[in-house]
Amino acid sequence: MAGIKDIAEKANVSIGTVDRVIHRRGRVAKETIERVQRAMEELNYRPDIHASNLSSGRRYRIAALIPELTQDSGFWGESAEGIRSAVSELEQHRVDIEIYNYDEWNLASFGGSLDRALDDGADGLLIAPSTLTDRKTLFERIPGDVPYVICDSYIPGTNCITYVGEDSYQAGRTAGRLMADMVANGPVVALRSLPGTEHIGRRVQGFVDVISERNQVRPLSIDFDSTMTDPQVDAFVGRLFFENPAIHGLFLSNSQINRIAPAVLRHFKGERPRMVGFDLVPANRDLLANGSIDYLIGQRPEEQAYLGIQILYRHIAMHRRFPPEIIVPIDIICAENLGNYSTRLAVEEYAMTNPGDSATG
Amino acid sequence: MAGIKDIAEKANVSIGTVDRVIHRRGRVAKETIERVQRAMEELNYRPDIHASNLSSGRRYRIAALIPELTQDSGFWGESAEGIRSAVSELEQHRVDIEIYNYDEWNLASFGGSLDRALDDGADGLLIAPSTLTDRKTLFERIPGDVPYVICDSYIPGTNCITYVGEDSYQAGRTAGRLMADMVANGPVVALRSLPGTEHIGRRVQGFVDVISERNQVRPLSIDFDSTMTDPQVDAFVGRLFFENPAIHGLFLSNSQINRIAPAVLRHFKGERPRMVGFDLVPANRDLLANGSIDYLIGQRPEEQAYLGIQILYRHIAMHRRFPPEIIVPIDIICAENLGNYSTRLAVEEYAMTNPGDSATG
DNA sequence: CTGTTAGCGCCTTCAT
DNA sequence: ATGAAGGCGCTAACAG
Repeated sequence: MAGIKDIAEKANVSIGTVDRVIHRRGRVAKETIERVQRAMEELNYRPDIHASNLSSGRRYRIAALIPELTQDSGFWGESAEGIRSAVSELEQHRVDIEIYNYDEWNLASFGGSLDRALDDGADGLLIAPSTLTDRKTLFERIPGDVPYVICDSYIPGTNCITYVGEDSYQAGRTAGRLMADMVANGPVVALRSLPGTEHIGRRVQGFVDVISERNQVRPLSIDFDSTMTDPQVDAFVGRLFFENPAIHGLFLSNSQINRIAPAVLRHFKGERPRMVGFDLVPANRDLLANGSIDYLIGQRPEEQAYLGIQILYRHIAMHRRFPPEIIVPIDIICAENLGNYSTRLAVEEYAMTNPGDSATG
Repeated sequence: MAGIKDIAEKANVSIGTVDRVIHRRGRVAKETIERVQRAMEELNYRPDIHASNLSSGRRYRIAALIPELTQDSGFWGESAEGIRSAVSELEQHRVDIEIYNYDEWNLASFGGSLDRALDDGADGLLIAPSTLTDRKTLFERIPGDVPYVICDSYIPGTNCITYVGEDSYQAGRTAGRLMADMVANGPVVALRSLPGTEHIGRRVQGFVDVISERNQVRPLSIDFDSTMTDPQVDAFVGRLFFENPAIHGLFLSNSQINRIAPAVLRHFKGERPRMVGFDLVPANRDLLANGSIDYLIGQRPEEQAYLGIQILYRHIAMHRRFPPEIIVPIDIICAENLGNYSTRLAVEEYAMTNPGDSATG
């Protein structure tokens, strides 16, 4: 494995110069830079991360900007799990990670968290923009030398180093497929929460498309206001099934199926309509386990957060480049495969005890 | 962060002695050992993996014993992908990984690969025992100081450091659930390949149980001999549907659905029976994509292999301990969510170019 | 602009 | 049984 010394030799310079080229620390003649870079390529140089980490005692700070963990039925708690996974693996690599929560309905709150993160000297940001609409302006506050990764929902036109998220349309199609298989011909209804969000709109579109392709009856598409109180939801559901008594399937386009399912169950004595929702949040997990709903679509929020942070670290510390977007798989979860889903992503999280314990060595 | 030097100071010894205690390299007075260990605990010592790796230039060798990549419709190629993922991440950590394939129907072939791996000085083994039945005796050949992880199918009574695999029964139940949702009441058939394998038996059991719980008609359970030639499979399918014309669903308990589906499609002009199989091997992926079959159950073979190797490395190099078994999630895959499944597991695999490329200083 | 040098924390050989 | 010392590959401060 070629090292910095070999490069220095091949390029007829000292290791100090090579180091300056690698880290673009300036003060090197243009011609020398090229010579060194050529040597690096020819020898296929890869820095020794151990030597590098050991030598530069510096620590990296990564800030994660996500909504309050309680919002969206606890969906953001899943993201937090992924961040914890990243912590367990990166703490050995001199990386400090901190979560800055914000109120997803409050633009100023986002701004405040962003400012705090930057004040704390974050070297990189993981940002889940969630519902904030004109959040794009906020991105302009981020200094050019602070890289960031966007996860969960996409915002066009930023210069994030990567977007990590789901393919919303395919996620909606997947929900539709399951519904179509359960309800061969009966009419179904798609409840659209957060009608404003593009992200959610694409899910509903995917769902509607598949049902239309596979079913005789076009699905109903109705807006669902998630700020309703429980009694209001109850009334909403009562009206829905009174006006459309034939409905055999119900789909909700975000994590709030746990708001609706209880009302639906109260409404039906005998066979209930089939239900498909999104996200493996605790309340939904329970509904799945006891058979109150049928399927959930998962978008791996933990994995998104974990990947985002790992990418930031590698970008910052190892100058790696990444593709502009990474699409994570869409999970289908039912009572039968629910049990094996875990939030452990990092191998380190499986480790149990202190060093020096085994008989080896 | 306390280092070896601090411990030496606190225990009134030299760093050399501390090192000997840490690595159990002997030649230290009992009383000294205790004094050092106490100091380690009090200071909550964690070795700096970077310094450690840098200093001890030693490399670790991990051998992966898996069947020929072409066997089981290419299933083991998926495992190989996971191994490649591990390579991409561990090559920076001075780990050499080599795959030793063997013929899954040939016990001697397994033994030969094992011997070669050991001869090559493997420090740890990842073993996928597959179909071999009295493989347990082979495990006795492994020297006590060579740790190993078993993946894919479990063998009781070995002293592997961890088993990484699926919950076969739940996997079967998941398949059954999907089938029951598609075929509300019609009779369905479960084809049992490799009838001898416990692993496969549990899948069939899970499938049968769910269908029995949800359907009126108990599923037929029939053995399928995967060594049949294509014409034989054709005849087998013809006979099956001639004798049971009402069958509306067909399940196969391993990756070979691609052997059967074409014959079934030839047999049916109009609506075909619903089909569920296992494993996202290339041929099955195609069947799913073009609508020839309905669902596949995935057991994440890449993740199993990746995890197994990461665990071995951490066990060998960092003396970490792991739980005796790790059960991976069961994936449900259909045409709609097929596209986003990828075999990239290591963050490193997403990285695109050489170091020193970004604008960051 | 470029070369030199002193560590980073740990491992390992060599003396004692 | 224990201590001393050199070195792993890279970083960064300093000297030219």
